[in-house]
Amino acid sequence: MSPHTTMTESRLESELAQRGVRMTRQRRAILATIESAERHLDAAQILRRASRVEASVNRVTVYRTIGLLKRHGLIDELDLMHVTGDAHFYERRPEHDHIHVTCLRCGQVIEFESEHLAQLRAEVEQQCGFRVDVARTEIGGYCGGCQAMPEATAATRATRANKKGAEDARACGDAAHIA
Amino acid sequence: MSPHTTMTESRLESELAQRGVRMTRQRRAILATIESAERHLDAAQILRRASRVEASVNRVTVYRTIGLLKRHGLIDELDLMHVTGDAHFYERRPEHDHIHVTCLRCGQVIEFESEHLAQLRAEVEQQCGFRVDVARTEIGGYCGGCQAMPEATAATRATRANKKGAEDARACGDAAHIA
DNA sequence: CTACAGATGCAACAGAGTTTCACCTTGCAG
DNA sequence: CTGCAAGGTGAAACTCTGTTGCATCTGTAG
Repeated sequence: MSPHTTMTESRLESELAQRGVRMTRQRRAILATIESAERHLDAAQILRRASRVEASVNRVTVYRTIGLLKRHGLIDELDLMHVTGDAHFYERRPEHDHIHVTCLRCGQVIEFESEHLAQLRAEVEQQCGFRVDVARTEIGGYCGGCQAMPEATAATRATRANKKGAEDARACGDAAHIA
Repeated sequence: MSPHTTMTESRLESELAQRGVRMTRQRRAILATIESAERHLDAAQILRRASRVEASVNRVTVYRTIGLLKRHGLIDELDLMHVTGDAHFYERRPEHDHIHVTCLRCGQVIEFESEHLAQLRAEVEQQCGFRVDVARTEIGGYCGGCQAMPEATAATRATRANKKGAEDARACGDAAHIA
């Protein structure tokens, strides 16, 4: 660990070091941001947070570092049903596959684990002859709180509403994570 | 059916009529294009093909019609792992859920059905308290043909190569569809 | 046939992500 | 410890996908 930073060496950082990838102040800030996030961040949010630690971080470097981590299979890319726009969200690749269930009205995201995921992946490898690299299941629907609202119907839902909303998601009364 | 067109009324068209949605020449051309496609098309490809039938179709109308169909749950949106760029692809919503398995090297797409999909959906509805509207599983990996090539490894794969390639995908020796 | 709600085309816009290139830094060799 | 080359960075310009505002046109109910 460098003497001029107070950041602990993150797991992503040591994974990259193992692979002989050069480490920089900017990358360290970006990796730490992704790892310490309490929810899924998009590139702009990663930039904003990483800048607070290391002011010199640039938009372009965030994209390049995300690309690096994706190529090494260390993070996964999510759409979260594009409820809040066209950006992609990122998370450290977890030990066990899980899916993301997003409320199309309030934007709440739930992570959910199931045995069916591993079974599905195995089926694909066997029956399609593919070597599976990345598997992503996303579900869009309406959470308990939003089902109660009359306007939460398929033909009238407000996809892409709240596009410019605050960084923090609106809660719906439920806990944000299951499993 | 209008007397001045040789197009048969498509299923999407009658679905929209049932819902009281106004039908136009442009929409008819777009619907027919989506329904007759032998593979998944993105907005630009839909525009190109629809223009051959109805020259007045505009980019914006394609996007608006896609939005209309999505809101009514008549088509599904796919990323196909963004192998060829950032565009989205569309397909008529099928009777049975299926997943899309995309080769990260050659771009081949296989559709695959599995019982695990319905089971997963049921689990989510029960355990998350969500009303599920749309479920999407996408898998990226390497097909049989591309696994044989030495450069098809995770850290060196050419994601986004062939971005400006011809409209028709490169085959890999395998059939394009299973299930 | 008429009126009008709603659809269209065009142009301008917006957001996400990429590329180019001159400059800077890391990590290794000596 | 120092020099140096490979590789990373920032800034600006760019590409691509998709959206919006507005004037005009058209499908459909009456």
